[in-house]
Amino acid sequence: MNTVQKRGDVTEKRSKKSQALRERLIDAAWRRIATVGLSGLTARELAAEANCALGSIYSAFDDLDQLAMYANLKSLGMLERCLVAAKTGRTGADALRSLGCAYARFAIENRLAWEALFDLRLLHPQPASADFVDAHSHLLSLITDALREIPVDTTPQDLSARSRTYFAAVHGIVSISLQGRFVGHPPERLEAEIDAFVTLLADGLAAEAGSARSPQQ
Amino acid sequence: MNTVQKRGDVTEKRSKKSQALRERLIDAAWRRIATVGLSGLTARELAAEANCALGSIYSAFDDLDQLAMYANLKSLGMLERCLVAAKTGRTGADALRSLGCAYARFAIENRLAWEALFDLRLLHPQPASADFVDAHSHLLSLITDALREIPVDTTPQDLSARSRTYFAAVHGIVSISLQGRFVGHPPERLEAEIDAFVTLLADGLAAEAGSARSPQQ
DNA sequence: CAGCAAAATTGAACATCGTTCATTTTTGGC
DNA sequence: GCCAAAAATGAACGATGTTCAATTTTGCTG
Repeated sequence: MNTVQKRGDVTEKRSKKSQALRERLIDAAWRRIATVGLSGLTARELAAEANCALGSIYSAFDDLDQLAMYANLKSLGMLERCLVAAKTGRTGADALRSLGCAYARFAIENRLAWEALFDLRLLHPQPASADFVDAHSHLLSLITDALREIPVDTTPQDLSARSRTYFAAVHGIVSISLQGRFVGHPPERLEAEIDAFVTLLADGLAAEAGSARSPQQ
Repeated sequence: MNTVQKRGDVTEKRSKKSQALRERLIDAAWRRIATVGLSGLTARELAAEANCALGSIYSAFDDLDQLAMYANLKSLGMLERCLVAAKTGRTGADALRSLGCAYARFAIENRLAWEALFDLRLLHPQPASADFVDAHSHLLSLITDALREIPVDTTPQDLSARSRTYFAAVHGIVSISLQGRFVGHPPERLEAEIDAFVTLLADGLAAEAGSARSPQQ
């Protein structure tokens, strides 16, 4: 820690190049995940696609899992843009329906990248997984905002819990359908199924709030 | 195909031994999955646990994936017994709630075996994956039966589709919570969260059926 | 019981994987 | 142009799933 900075801004130009390598690797990793799936993300093919040596991957990232996580972060950003677009101009139950269908559409249109979001298991939970949770929290706030407009009679922390529940429920429907390991819905029926499901949820919530305001028993 | 059966029942005693090996391997595979997870199912450690040679695995099964699938089939049988027990003596919404909570409990208590049910990706979709779908279909019939008792006004094929949707929704809530990659519920809140969710669903369905029978608008 | 062909078992060997690290090449201020 | 520090390189390592030639076991036969 004593002789580190004896030269001025040596690190500046260097870090630009190394940052460029990092981005090149993340992009290459994302492309491979999106085209051949997470299991197709091999170190040697990745190095070829990013035009770097095998060992350079490990000077830019701790391991392939960390790199895959950054690629997933990119997918999560794409998902967020889709969901934000689906919500603009809509409120309440209408917004919830649109969000659910947009999620299903994103999963279908970006199948492999979407699958990788849930297939990746990190051996050593990484520092950047905090970014991952942050990104997901932002998605959840889209749901929370829509729920507030229903309006449902719950405390703020209940609202947050319900947002997580409804996101997870829609995700489960999409997941079981697309993974094809269990008995799910055919992809072409998925959006309609989710639309009906979210409608049922929203109606149930509205009825709950209504009966709470006017309990006629 | 001409000289195959020139001896009487040679295959009988032989097939008994080979069947015993298959069962020994499936049991050993299940134990390893249940204790160290699907990724801990390695050929060499499996051979050690089953007291057989490395190559014997491949005379009993096509590959490790097929073996893991039979271990998963065993887990699915355990899950089915849990769910059947949870449903006995209950009907309608009460049965649905009990099923959902039992599913969450099974996932928590058999975490690694339950995760393996969804983590396994088959390279070559196997013949026995039909058994897998059959087992899942039987689980779904538990839900369908409960739904019929609500009663909800839908056609039989709609009832089947709704069963799949509700199973997938509950699975999603459990999955997101336990995998811990996204923002889910803490395990100790999971059952309560699912109970409330299933109640909401059942109430929504009952309201739907009620308003259909007496449309006072 | 001995003979023997077929079946089952074995584990060394192979290809491929993620990862490491000694060596080489590049970099940028003096 | 020099040179120390940084970056890039790819051969090598250990572990993986899978194969297969060699060996052992099996169970009927004369």
